[in-house]
Amino acid sequence: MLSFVVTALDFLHNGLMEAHGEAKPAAPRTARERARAELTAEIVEAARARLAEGGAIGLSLRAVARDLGMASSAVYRYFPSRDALITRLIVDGYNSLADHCESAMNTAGTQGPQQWDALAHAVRGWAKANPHEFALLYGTPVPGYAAPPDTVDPATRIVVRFVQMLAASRPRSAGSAERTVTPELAAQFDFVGETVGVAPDDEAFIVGTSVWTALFGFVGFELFGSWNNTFEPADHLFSAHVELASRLLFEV
Amino acid sequence: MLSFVVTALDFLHNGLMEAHGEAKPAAPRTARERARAELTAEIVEAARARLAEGGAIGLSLRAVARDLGMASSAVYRYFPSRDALITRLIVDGYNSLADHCESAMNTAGTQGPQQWDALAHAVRGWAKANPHEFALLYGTPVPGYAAPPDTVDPATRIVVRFVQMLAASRPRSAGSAERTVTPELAAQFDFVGETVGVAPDDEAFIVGTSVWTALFGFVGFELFGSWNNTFEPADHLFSAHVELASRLLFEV
DNA sequence: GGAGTTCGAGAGCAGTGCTCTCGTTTTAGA
DNA sequence: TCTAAAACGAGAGCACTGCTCTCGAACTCC
Repeated sequence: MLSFVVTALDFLHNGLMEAHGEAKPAAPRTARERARAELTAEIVEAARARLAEGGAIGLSLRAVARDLGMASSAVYRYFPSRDALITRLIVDGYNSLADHCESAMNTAGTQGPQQWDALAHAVRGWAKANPHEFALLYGTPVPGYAAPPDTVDPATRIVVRFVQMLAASRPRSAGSAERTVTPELAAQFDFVGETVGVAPDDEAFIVGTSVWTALFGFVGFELFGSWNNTFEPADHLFSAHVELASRLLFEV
Repeated sequence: MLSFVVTALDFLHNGLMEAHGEAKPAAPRTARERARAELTAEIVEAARARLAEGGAIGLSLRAVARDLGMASSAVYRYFPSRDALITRLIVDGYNSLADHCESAMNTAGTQGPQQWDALAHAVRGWAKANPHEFALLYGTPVPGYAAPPDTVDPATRIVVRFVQMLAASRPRSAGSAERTVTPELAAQFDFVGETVGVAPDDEAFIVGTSVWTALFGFVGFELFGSWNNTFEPADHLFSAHVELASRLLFEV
């Protein structure tokens, strides 16, 4: 179980490109390759279905094999381990969430508040539509888990977009180099900024990260039942939170 | 696995009172009762040790039994199911967290900002000291899980304290009955207020819940690795967040 | 002291992830 | 086109899990 990283990597380097198939040089040519691609997709699909109704904890490789009418050992020809299959679902989940959010932001107004509103509601909407997938992405990880490198990029897509939005509204004043945070924090902010390619203001960075944690904390509380249905439906509270965050983000 | 609620309840009504033994009429008298109480405690202790180093996913009843040198079936004399044992750990965890936070708040200054600072750092400190326990309390729940009634009270302790702190600093103005939020949200706030016995201002309630989700979202991100060590160590960012929250909470 | 309850240990069932073997199918090279 | 090599599916098997049942021993209470 803990050989997650090792076992997952060789798989990912081979069979993951079908999801976003632009980097793949050519479509599967031989019959065997065609069948392999198809069966891989079927396995993922069946696994996703099981995930949707049982959660990650109940996702059994044998059950997936049973659903597909094949021997459990045959699945191992396509995914070296259960963890590898789950990693695939994680990557797909991050991409699905990012697609959903980007689409929402692209159809919304270009102003900061509109972008933020679209993003926040998109995150919550996706999470409520795919609760188990959200739990898989942002819930309790496997102990000793280190995110496989291939999951990092998809996971980062959405936060990159958020930081870009932040920088667009509140760029760091180009003039002076004086920072308003501790040097350690400034270095961390710089690292993020360099990675993303933009540089929000220090204060905007603090507000942004705080609002980000609040957003995912909210969705987590709502989905995982930590609120004991006190705020059910939570739409009104969520809207109030989004509004408050909007003021903090954009009313300087 | 999904018979959680049913199986856990009868257990909880019987064997849970040892944790906070005030309601218990008398200490165990007969040798058998003594042995039972002792062995129950030993099982919980062994389970907690396994939880601390393997997480809830790797907490195996058989392994706990092995650690104690007893047959796995014997454990079922004390806990009707693995879920019941985990529920016990959850209840203890909530109480441990609440104890930790209350102690921190009681030794801190009585001013709102000081109370908040103590609470926030206490939550994070406890979570970092007991990451798997925190994950058990606030991470992904079992699908279809409905919090057993006996876990609700311990879970509520800490938020009650927070709401009391909120109301102490920003009580709802007694004069007029005009609310600043939607009727639905006002009703939910009222319900919380009645449960706790105090009534914070509407705006304080919004800020409070938002700050609360941000706090637990932060800790979750930090613990579950969702940040990919971008903010490691996260102390500076956390302090900045706490400070920002403090301004929102107390600078009206 | 004896009836009745509680307990610990062991076997057993169904399920899991994963490995290995074995015969079949498909591919690739001569 | 034929053949060696690679890929594949199915099945048995191992070690593990939660949980149930039975059976003899220990203990409680009358």
